[in-house]
Parts: sequence; C-alpha cells; structure tokens
Amino acid sequence: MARVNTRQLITDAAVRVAARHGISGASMDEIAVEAGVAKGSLYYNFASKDAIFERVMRDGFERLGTVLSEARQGEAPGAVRAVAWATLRALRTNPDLARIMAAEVFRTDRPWHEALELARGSVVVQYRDVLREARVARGATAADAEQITETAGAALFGALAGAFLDWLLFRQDQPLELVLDQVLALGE
Amino acid sequence: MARVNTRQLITDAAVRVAARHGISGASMDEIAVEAGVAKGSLYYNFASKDAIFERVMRDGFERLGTVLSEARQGEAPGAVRAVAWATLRALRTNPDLARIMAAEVFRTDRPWHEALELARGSVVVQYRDVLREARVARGATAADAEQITETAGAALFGALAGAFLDWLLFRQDQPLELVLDQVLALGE
Amino acid sequence: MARVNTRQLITDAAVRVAARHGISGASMDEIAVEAGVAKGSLYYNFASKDAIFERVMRDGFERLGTVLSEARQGEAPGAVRAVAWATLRALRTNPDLARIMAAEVFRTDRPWHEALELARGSVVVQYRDVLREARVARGATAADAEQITETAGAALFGALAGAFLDWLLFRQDQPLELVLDQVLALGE
Amino acid sequence: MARVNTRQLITDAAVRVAARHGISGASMDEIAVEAGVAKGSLYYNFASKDAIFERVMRDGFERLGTVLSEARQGEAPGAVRAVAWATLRALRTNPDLARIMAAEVFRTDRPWHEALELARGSVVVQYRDVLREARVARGATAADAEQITETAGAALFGALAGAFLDWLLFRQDQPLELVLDQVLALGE
DNA sequence: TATGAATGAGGTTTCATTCAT
DNA sequence: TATGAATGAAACCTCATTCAT
Repeated sequence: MARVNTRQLITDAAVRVAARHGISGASMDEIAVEAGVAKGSLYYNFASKDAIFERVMRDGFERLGTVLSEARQGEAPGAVRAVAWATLRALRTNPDLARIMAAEVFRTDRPWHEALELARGSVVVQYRDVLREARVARGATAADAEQITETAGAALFGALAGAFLDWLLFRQDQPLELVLDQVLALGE
Repeated sequence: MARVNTRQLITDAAVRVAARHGISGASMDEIAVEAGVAKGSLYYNFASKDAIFERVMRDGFERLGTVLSEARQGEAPGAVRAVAWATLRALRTNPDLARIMAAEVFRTDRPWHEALELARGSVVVQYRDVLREARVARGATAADAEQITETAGAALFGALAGAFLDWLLFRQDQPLELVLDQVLALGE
Repeated sequence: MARVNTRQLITDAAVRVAARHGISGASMDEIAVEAGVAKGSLYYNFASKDAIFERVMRDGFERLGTVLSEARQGEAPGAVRAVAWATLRALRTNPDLARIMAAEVFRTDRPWHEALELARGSVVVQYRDVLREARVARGATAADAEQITETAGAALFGALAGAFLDWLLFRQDQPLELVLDQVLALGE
Repeated sequence: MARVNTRQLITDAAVRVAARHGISGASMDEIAVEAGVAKGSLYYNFASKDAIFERVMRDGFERLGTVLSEARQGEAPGAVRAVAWATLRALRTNPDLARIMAAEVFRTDRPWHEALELARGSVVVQYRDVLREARVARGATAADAEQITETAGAALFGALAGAFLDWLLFRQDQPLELVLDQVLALGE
C-alpha cells in the first residue's frame, strides 16, 4: 500500500514537472525531488521514464473516457453541451495534465504511442457518437447521422482543448462557463 | 547569398527532423545531416538550436496569418468556410510543420514563447473576426457579434488542427474536403 | 564516504592535468581518466569544470595561509626567513598546484575570481605583517613600520613564487635552501 | 606598409582580448572584431593563433630587455632602483601585456615556450647582473658577487611583477612611485 | 591584400539508467 | 521497500582553420 502511494506520488510529480518543461525536458532527477523520493525509488516503482509517462497519459485519457461516459449516461442522447461541459471540468481538474495531453496527443514517436492511440480513439468515438445523436435528435435519419465520422469527433475535441488552454493561459479570471459558450458558438 | 540558402536549408531540415522526433528529440547532428551541411554551419547561421526553432515557429504562424488574410480578402465578410478551407490547405502544404505547431502552440517553457504568442494571437484574432462577421451576416447586431471572443477563435483553430491531424495520421486516403465538411458539421 | 574520496581524487587529478596544459587546456575527459573515474562522476561531484578549479584554487590559498600562520606562531615576530622557508616548502609539496596558482593569481576573468581574492588577500596580509614586524624588530617605530603596505606583501610573494618556479623548471638539482638564500639576497 | 599596420592592429587587439579572457580564452573571432578586420585577415597576416601570441610574447620580453639595457646604460653599475623603476614604467605602458606576460611566463606547454625562454632568460640575467653590481658597489669581492645567481634575478622580476599587478588591480589611485618603494623595502 | 561562409574535431554538460547497500 | 553514488552515451556548442572569391 505504501507502494501504491509512492507510485501515485511519482506520477503526480511527473505531471507537474512535465507541465513545466515538457516530457522530454522532465528529468528523472527533478521528478524525484518533486515527488520527495530518492531517484532510485523511481526505478524501483517504474521500469523507466517512459513507463511513468505511459501510465500518466493512459490514465489521463482513460479518465476522460470515463467522464464522458458518465456525462452521457446522465443526459438524453445528443447532449453535446453536457458532454462539452464535462470535458472542460475534467480538464480543469488537472490543468497540468491537460497541457501535457494536448502537446502529446498527435505525436507518433513516443514508445507509448500505440497504447495511447486506443485510449484516444475511444474518447474521439464518444464525441462522434454524441454528435451523431444530436443530429438524430434534430430529426435526421440514421444514415444521415452516419455522415458524421471520427474526424468530427477529433474536431470537437480539438475545439474544446484549444479553447480550454486559451482560457488556462490567458483568461483564468473569467468563469469557465464562458469557454463553454464560445465553443458552442461554433455551432451556429 | 549562399547564406540565405543555407539558412533555409537548415530550417527546412529542422522541420522534417522535428516532425519525426519532436523538437526536444531533434538533434543538431541529425538536422545537419538532413540539411546536408556540417554541424558547425548550423551554428554559423543560427545562434543555437532554440534560435532555429524560434525561426521555424514564427515563420509558420506568420505564414498562416498571411494565408488567412488573403483568404478573407477574396471573399465576402464572414466566409467561415473559405477561411477554414484556406487553413486546411495551408496545413497540408507542410504537414511536418503543422504537427510541430500543434504540439508547441500551448507550451510556455520555450525560449521563443513570447515571440510566438504574438504571432499565434494575430492568427486567433482573425478566426474570431471571421466568426463575428458571420454572425452579423446572419442578421445579428454588432453588439451581439462582439459576444464572440478570442476564445472562440482558439476553439476554431483547435477544431481545424484536431481534424487535420486526425486526417493526416489516419485518413489520408480520403479527400481533404471531407475534413472541411466534418469541421463545419460542428456548426449545425 | 566514497563521495569524499571521489572528490579528492578529482581535484588531485585536475591539478596534475592543469599543470600539464593549463586550466583552460585541461579537458574534463583527461581529468576523468587521470582520476580513474567516469566523466559523469565529475559532474556528479562538482557542478562544473569551473567548480572543480575554484575548489582547487581556494584550497591552495587556504593551505598556504595555514602554513604561514603556523610558521609565524613557531617563531619570534619578524621572522622573514622562517616564513619564506615555510612558503618554499609548501610550494615544493605540490609543485603542480604552485604552477597553477602562479598563472592564475592575477586573472580577473575567472568565475572564482572573487572568492579567490579573499584567500589571496589573507595570504598577502601575512607577508605584510611579518615584514612590518621585522622592521620593528630592527628598531623602527610602529608608525614607521606601517609604511609597509600590502604591496610589499605582494612583492614578497611574487619574489618567492618567481624564485621557486625558476628553481622548479631549471634548477631542481640544487637544494631548495639555495633558493631561500637568493630571495633573501634581495634584502641586503 | 598597409600590411605592417594590419599586423600591428592584430597583435594589439590580441593583447587586449587576452587581457580580458586569457590567451586560451581569446578567440580569433573576438580578436578580428577588436582589430576591426575580417577573420580571414588574421590568417593572411599570421600563420595561426599561436603565431600571433608568440609574436606578442616575444615582443613583450624583448621590449623589456631593451628597457633594462637602456636603464643600466644611463646609470652607474648596480643601480637597482633605476632598473626597478624602468621595469615598472615599462609594465605600466602596456598593463594588458603585463598581465599576459605574468600569467604565461612559467608555462611550459605553449608552442612558443622555447623561443620565449630565451627572451625571458636574457631579462632575468640583467636583473641578476645589476644585483651583482650592487653587491660589488657595496664593497664585496667579485667572487662574493657571483654567489648571486639567476634565481635572484627571477626573484626580483617576480617581486616587481607581483607588486605591479597588485597596484594595477587594487591600488591604481596611488602613484606608481609607492610601488617602487614597497619593492625596495624588501631590501632592508 | 582581404574577406567571410563553411567546416569538423573536440570541448563541456546532461541525464536515463544501474547497482551495491 | 528504498537509496544515492556512479556511469557513459549522446546532447549542445565553440572555435581554429580553410578556401573560393
């Protein structure tokens, strides 16, 4: 159990350090100091630096996937606004992690690339599905709704991430609800 | 004369290498080989690795800004579709650069951060303005249009970048026009 | 424990290498080989090459200061000969270090310049004081003795260093006592 | 003739740059800028960086030798004070060069080492001779005077250099004559 | 007589990883 | 379960030198 705590300590520290310097710029030394453990403990708990960040990234996308599922279950189908809002709140819960995910999501050179793609894909699919449901809810046929592809899901995710980071870096004095309005303003 | 050519050779090579390994992972050795010059020539023409990528990033955003201006000048105000299409074509012209820009645009730890922010800001403003114009074109008052802020511009840019990279990595067999349709499908 | 030993191993090696090539010409590679440790160990134990030589130079002057204090305590005031002899013996104990100190003592461009100046100053003051005491011992008033300034101390140190290095490079076959006589021959 | 001027321009610049950074730290780039010529011109006028500094050092010691000869010719034999004063004035004429000479005089790793040793030797011999003459002038026999060796000459040179640099770095507000007094105060 | 772009060997430094304790 | 000294490959960068003009 102490071990579980140490692992969490390490991944949390890794996220904070990577938010400051990027993943490549995050040194194991600085992560160890930030976590308050010795450098050797990093290797006792993880096989490598890559293993730490694979865990970080996978956890991040899986958590986002869970958030989206829960948001959709609590609403009628096609509740784009609810899903978007759930996304923004999730990103705000851990802004450091949000920044890392935004910078890494389209990189193909990382060792965890393949594992990450699955998690990312299941998130994008959820955005696609909610967009399809919304089209159906507006009276479209199922065939028509299927014109919506994962590319649209990626676009919605990009819009949310772009708007959130804009808010995080430049407009934190404003309520997050305004960000939601601005993203949905694209849908007019 | 030769110097101008060499500098271009170097920045072009730097973009290709960074697309493969990220900016941190792009070594000066590999950039030199890719550019076909000696490593010393990199330092004769640029003060540092950072200086190379500052130039790369700044050129990228300035180029995008120019593309957007030109697209807007050739159309009636509020031509979101035209601006979006111009963006996608510009990204396709240099997909390697597009990937780097997407990964770097929200990083604040880079030495070129401040310079980049100006260039990024002027791009985002153009998206915001075209969204405002579109709202006016649909009959809204000027006051109503000004509800649209730069956050919406950032969202549009994020949507375009997200959709483009999704296409670049997974769906290059499809025509780019479909990406445009999917992004605009958010606006329904 | 091991660390203390390693640090000493490194500074000792650095002195030997710098005696051969000068401080600027002493490469970290050669120091590592000379010390019998890996190059990385140099940086585990010292922040930089400069930090190594700051330690070397500071230790050197502090050691000399201690030697002078002890020599003066064992003699009547104004024992110039005893102090000069203690200096020459100390220089002979580590001739490599003596050469480095002679070459570096008046450089102001080194990062350790300021720290070194303090150590050098306290040595020069001791030479000045023993010269003053000697003048008093010959019957001069205290006011008269205070005509002697640190410049005279610097001159005595320069005379000893110049004579010692002349001996070291060209006349090691002769006993060191002759060097003492030659320096004191200035005082006639 | 233009060439002669350029060579002088270069060696003068080299002295200034080396006074700031040491000889090893003096880059050909900085020397060229300081001299106001292109880097290529350095190599048109000198074979190498070493050739520049060999010229600088040799000129310096030869100039000092000339100054000493002239000072001795203008005085009665054994005029230690006159010779010491001539030395101090010569050092003050070009303090940058004086600093370089002090730092380099006992280095054996420079390519110009052997050439320099001759010039240095002839200077030291003059100090030795004037010390011998002084002893004779005080009534000693020739045999007794020959007890004075070149080591004493090196000591006198070291005393003058040490005192001068102490003045140069810390006490330039005082007249140089005081430095002369302090050095001669050793001879009491 | 002079230039400056280009070079590449070699320098200092970083850092993920190992391992004895 | 945890530590931290030690490692060495590989990174960034410097700089004396060359050469076409």
